[in-house]
Amino acid sequence: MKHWLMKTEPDCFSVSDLANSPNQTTFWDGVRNYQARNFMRDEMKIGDLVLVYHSNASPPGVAGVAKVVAESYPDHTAWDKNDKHYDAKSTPDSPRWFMVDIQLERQFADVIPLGELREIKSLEEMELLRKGSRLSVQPVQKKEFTAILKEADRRGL
DNA sequence: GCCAACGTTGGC
DNA sequence: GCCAACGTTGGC
Repeated sequence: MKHWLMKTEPDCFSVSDLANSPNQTTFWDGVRNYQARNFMRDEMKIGDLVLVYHSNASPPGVAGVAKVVAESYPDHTAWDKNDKHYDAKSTPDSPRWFMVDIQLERQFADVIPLGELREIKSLEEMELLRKGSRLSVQPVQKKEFTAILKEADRRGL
């Protein structure tokens, strides 16, 4: 089983929105970056665990945990001219963008702020914390995932 | 709102 | 294939 982190802007879609979704499940549409797409399309498997990260928030941080419940399939929002992430180069015959379904596992009572993550020694090499890191779907080491859950428990979240 | 870092586009 | 210009991300 692999571990991942996926970013979302809570003004657009937050962990609370996931909690209020039918079956607490959603399709992760709108990813328009090839590296992030490849992780979803090629490597994310049912049962993988996902840290849900709130970006462009105050504070930014990890807001909960979800699990993959459907492996990748074409992101149909790319075909919708009215969608913010419309891409004329993606078609039903030749889809360019893919998504997975995730289901909420655990919503933290508060986000674990980015600044606190930076204080945790075992997260020193985490992709999220690298300068200039923008990848919206990224692999997480098991030890990093464990350390973050441990921090959530320590905080009683 | 600012701006550094990054990814993509497109002319050559 | 190079690289300048541009658009986006995301912390602050």
